[in-house]
Amino acid sequence: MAIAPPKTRRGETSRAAILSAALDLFQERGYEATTMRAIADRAGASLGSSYHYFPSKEHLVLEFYRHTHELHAAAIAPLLVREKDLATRLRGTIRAVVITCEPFHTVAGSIFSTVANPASPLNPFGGAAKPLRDEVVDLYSEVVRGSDARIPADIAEMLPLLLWLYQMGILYFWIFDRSPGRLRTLEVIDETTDLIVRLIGLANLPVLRGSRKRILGLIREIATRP
Amino acid sequence: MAIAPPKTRRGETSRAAILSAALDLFQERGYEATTMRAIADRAGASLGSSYHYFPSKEHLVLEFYRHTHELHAAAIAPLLVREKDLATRLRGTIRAVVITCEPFHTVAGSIFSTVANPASPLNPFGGAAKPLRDEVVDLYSEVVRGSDARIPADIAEMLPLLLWLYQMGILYFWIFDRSPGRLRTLEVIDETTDLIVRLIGLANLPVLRGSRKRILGLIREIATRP
DNA sequence: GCTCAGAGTTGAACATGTTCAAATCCACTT
DNA sequence: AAGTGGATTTGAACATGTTCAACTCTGAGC
Repeated sequence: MAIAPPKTRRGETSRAAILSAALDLFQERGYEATTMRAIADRAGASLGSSYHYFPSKEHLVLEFYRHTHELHAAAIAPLLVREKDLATRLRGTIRAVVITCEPFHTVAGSIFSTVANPASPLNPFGGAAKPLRDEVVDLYSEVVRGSDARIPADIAEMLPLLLWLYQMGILYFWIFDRSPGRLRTLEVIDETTDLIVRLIGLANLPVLRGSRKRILGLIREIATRP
Repeated sequence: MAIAPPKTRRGETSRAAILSAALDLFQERGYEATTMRAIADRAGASLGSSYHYFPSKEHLVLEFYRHTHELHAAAIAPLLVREKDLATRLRGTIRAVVITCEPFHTVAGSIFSTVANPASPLNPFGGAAKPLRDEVVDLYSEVVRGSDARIPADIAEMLPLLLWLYQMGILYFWIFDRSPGRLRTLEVIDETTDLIVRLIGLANLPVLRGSRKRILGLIREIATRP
């Protein structure tokens, strides 16, 4: 099931050409409109060769994901070094997600639905995509850890995972967003990141202790059980 | 785009046979494993005939959805008449969802991902599936309205939509649930319905007024704008 | 009973993701 | 130089969703 790594220099070249052709075409024409034959053609390879390196069209999408994740991580690195305010860090991180993904807006819909399929190897809730998901969750750990916000331990434990989920929600909203410059998404990001930080602050209220414990317990239970 | 209605009795018979064959096969073999040719075969029709009544395989899923929705609505009707406690009504309604859908558990994953695709006519956020979504939201309006809970007007306005979203979340969890008797899902339902009702109660706390207004305003904004 | 327009039916043809057995290449050994 | 084994490449073949032009059926009007 894993992607077969090339064993020779020639193989590396082929694999790279196929992947690069796929990324280009996905971006140019969208996921569905890009055929495996077109990918092979542009890469100067044959159809069978593509399948030698990537078990399926979906696996090419996984690489696509990895690619945008790396762009995103690089884009926010300076922010995470410089800024200490949690709301600002969070807002900047999520804004960077949609800005990074903007060139792929037309592709995003079908990719999202491909990935949402539990039967897909790309499903982030348990498949070949798990390592990549962990990387994203780690990134949100860093967003939280590097801030000067004082967050109760039980919340801090679960927050990165919740923020990853939140990012998925924002991306799904963004997919539907037809507003010029994707302004609505940016507005929603500003409002929700602010709200999230505010709610974290409120979670210490004595009246909310009980519900907070229950909610976090539930999330932990769901996240950690196989 | 709409499904062509049959104009003659013969047409009605054909359409019904095709739909019934599709529902059976989806349930027996799952969505992907069911081919349009197999549907046509079992219905005693030809491939082309199937496409005469249903523009695509996905549109057959829409009917499948309508079918389970009707089962669900019928299943909870007595509860909604008899019971007044909101938590109980909610718990019963959501439990009935997963119980009604249980025979289709193997199909559910691929259907869910098909439906999640924004490009799909079945996407509940704006396509051919809108009327059906509205029916489900109405059902949750009834769950809320028929209860003896006193709910602030601004929350009551948005609650049915949120409960519909909540139902989607539970269904997605249920798709992954491999526990015997789907017990984990039922546990999560019990815990979350109770939490939801409790949180509604807490929403009147003065400290939460501000956030509550902002959250509801945001949801309203998102839900009502095109 | 005949005609005919429109509804319904048909299956071949097409596009595309995927599989696979055979052919080819190449670095290394002898 | 010849041989060898694994890596790589190839394209035909297959399965399946979808399209479409041609065909058949049916019932209303005469």
